[in-house]
Amino acid sequence: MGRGKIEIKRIENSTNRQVTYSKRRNGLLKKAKEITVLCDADVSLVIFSATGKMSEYCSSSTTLIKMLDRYQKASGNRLWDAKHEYLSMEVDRIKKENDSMQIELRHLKGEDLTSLHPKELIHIEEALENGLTGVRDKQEELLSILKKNERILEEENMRLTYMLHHHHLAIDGNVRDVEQGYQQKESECSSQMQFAFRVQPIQPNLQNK
Amino acid sequence: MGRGKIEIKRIENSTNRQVTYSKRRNGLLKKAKEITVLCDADVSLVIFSATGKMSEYCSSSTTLIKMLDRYQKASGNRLWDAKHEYLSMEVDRIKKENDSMQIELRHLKGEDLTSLHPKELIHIEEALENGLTGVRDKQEELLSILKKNERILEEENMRLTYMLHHHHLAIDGNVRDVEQGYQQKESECSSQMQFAFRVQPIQPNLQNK
DNA sequence: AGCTATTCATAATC
DNA sequence: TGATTATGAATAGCT
Repeated sequence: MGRGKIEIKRIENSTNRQVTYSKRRNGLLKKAKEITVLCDADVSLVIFSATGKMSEYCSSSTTLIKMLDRYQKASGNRLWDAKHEYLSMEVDRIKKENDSMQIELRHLKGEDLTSLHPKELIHIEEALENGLTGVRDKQEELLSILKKNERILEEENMRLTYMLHHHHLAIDGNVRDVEQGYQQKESECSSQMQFAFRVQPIQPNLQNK
Repeated sequence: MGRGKIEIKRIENSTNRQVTYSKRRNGLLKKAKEITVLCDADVSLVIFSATGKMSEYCSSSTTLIKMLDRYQKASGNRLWDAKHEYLSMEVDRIKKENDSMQIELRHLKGEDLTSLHPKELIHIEEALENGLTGVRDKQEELLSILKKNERILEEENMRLTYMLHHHHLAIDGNVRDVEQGYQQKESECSSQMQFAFRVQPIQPNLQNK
């Protein structure tokens, strides 16, 4: 029912797959509705796309809960217990994962080593050395940023001190003198300012985490 | 789609209704299967006929239970009792524990350090150093045990070689000669034994865990 | 999103 | 029931 016959197997082109999904999902939902109306049936339909998006339909005369109740009675499957079992297994599974990570952590912290083989010890040692290398690299990186910040602040400091010095001169000395010599002083200043300016690529890294 | 167009409303003739139900149910199940195969979708479909007969389909990659689990997460609806909520919370709790351990492990392995503060880095560094100390202590301990074993085995080796040597003498030579020359031969032997000792450091490491 | 050429599902009938 | 077939629906491939 289309321009060409298609085999019922996974559509490899993902765009086509998505489009076909969309169309067929609508078709499926429509047919589910139709059968409930035409034939007095009760239908519960839950669809997840490959991308995890859910669509659902449940006939108006019932609810999913009631459907599940009927399902349990009809099939004999105890969904309730099965659900319980599934969760229990999930807990077990994750706890195991937990335990193995806990052991690994202990080992990396130098604990509970007695039962280990020499090869395992070497493996752990290597992991620790690699970790240490990584951590120290990061520390050096941070340190260099801090040093850079320090240098910038010192230069800023110098500049401010210089400006303050000239302000003092302006206040203490003769105002006219200052006014007369302003051009000269400014040029004096600007040469030093340029220096400060050049060496001052302000880094907002101070807040860097 | 049939010999004539039909309105989508309840089919009054019960025979027709039953027949149509049967046909359309099959169609619905077929289309549900097709969309799962074609589009990588997960589908759960439960149908009750007007007479209460159940049909169901669930995509092969999943189970009704899992579908309902996903349904709950996607819809926010609570399908299960509080007694199961406990287990869900347990799963969540352990998953969180899992995640934090995973992060700790990554950090100890020198990964994902970018977001850390200097103090945290120092903390990790200390942990790694402690771990390294622990591991190396254990390695030294093992090494000394191995050396001790080696020494014991070498001594045993020496003893056996010595005995073997005398057996040969006893077999090849005159027994009396051997008895008479015992003192002298032993001292001769010991000088040879020292050689053997140097060139033959038997390693019992093979069986070591 | 729309538009058709096709294939498919199925209502009526046997 | 089950099979057949004419017909309307669904939809695959294109824009």
